[in-house]
Amino acid sequence: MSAHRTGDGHHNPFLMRLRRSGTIGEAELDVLGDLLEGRRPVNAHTDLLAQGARTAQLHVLLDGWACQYKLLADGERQITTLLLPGDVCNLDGLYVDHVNAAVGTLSPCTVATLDCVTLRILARRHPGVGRALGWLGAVENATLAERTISLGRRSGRGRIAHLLCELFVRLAVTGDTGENGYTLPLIQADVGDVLGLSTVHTNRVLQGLRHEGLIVLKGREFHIPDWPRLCEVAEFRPDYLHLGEMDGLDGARSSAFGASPAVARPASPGLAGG
Amino acid sequence: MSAHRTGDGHHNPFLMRLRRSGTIGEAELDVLGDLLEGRRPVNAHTDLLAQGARTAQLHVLLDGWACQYKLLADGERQITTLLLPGDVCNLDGLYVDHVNAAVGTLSPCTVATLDCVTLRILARRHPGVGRALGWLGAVENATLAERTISLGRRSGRGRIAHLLCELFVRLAVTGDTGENGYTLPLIQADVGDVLGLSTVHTNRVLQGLRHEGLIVLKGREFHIPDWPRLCEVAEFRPDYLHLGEMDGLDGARSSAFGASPAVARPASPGLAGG
DNA sequence: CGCGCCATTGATTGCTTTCAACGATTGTGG
DNA sequence: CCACAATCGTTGAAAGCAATCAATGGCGCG
Repeated sequence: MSAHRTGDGHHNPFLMRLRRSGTIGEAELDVLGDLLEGRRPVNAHTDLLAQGARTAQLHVLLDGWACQYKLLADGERQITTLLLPGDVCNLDGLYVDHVNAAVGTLSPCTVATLDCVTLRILARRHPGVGRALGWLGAVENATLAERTISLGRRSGRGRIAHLLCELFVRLAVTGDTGENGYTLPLIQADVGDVLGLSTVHTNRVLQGLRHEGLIVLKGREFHIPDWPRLCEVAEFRPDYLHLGEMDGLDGARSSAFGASPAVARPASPGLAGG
Repeated sequence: MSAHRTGDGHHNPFLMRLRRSGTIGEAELDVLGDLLEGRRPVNAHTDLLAQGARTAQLHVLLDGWACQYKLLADGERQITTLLLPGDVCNLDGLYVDHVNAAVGTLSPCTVATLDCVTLRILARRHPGVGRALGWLGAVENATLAERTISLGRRSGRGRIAHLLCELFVRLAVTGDTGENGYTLPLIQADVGDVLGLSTVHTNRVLQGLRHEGLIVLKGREFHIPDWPRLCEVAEFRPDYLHLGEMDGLDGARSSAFGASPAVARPASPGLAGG
């Protein structure tokens, strides 16, 4: 009986995410959850960790969106990792003493910390814990690699479409999605800084996708009318997120095109046949 | 006394690299070295692992250069990770059953394998082993993040300069560098596929750097006349590679600009002062 | 000697950036 | 209730970096 999803103040996206590793037991998850300390709210646009900072704790994002980023000499910002509810802000902190990128919030957040020493001890007693953390790192790595592919070889349109797909799947793990969409707290400048695009171009690409009917974006509310079609445009294949068969979300099964949560409610007719 | 650098057929770049984690003992390194099996030569331009392949072993590159890559629908290739002597081709294999990118050689290589199950058992007995592997993953992650920054916000010139700097430092760890340079087995198309540039543009940028006197590249032999200046152009700071103080290379100390191995022999006068 | 691979070069096209301005929205204080 | 500032989204025009297309030269090898 997992309680990590109940509403009794025990909703823990971090544990929900870890469970997806498939190599950690409920008992181990509970112990891990008890190790979370110093739960606190953080304002939007606030640095949790400065670049090169030293820390002996893992910072876990329990709510809100954050990012890892670096500033270049000319003042430009590049976001290297988008952090969603349940993500660890500095997973490398387990193995390296200085974080190499700054971590900042993009929306109001709730964070907690996990002591590295304690965690290492726990991992020795419970191999499943260490393995789940390793899995987390592997997924982070794969996500970064996929971003590299976007920045290296995809057009602005492809990059944005791909990011929007990825976010849907990642958010779905912790139940932070709606019907066929989610709340996107990012401003267009943030999206540009993730994908290596200018704000202006980001704006134009988003409008293009809107006019094509591929996305619906009003204010912060984002919807995907036709998931398979957006995936096709994005060349999005969720394999790299290693989420298994994507069951346990809405009971959605894998689709012909690729494991897809939204496919549970094919909202629009005329799905693009492969 | 570490024997991993002697010439008695015991040169093992994998162990040399692991040692840099600073959290693994010589005894543990020896045990780990004994676990390497099936050492074999592999031709250039050969896939070691197909995309989505399943494997229960870590593939360790003992000599030569390889890469992780994906092919896009339009036939374009994006290399996500460059693998140098001593690197693990599929580190994520420890935590995930299907690799998400293909692994292919770029030059003639020597590879060996490490059984994941055996490795996990070893790691339980020797925490230093697990930690060193985690460190390896953290560095890989940071490298990927730095690449993201290049692709997202740096010009072609900056990207290539940065890559050339990174390769020098990474190669220096295993002693695969010469005076102030190294052998670059990549063809220009490979470099372009790493950095998201076309072959033609890669060529022009390289020529530009040559004409500026920033690099010397004749055939496969690459030299850096003025390391600090190239670092400056690249905005290269080796922090993210987490190699400590870069001692033990040529006895070089950290320079004012950043830890730099080549600075041991400041080959050219008139270093660009910050 | 001819083929194949690779580096190089020129010309053209175009996606994206940059610059600049304006409209929309929100929150605040008078 | 309205003025006002600040943030964010949108639009137009111009400039630029890099891609694409096409072709040539160099070099190693069978």
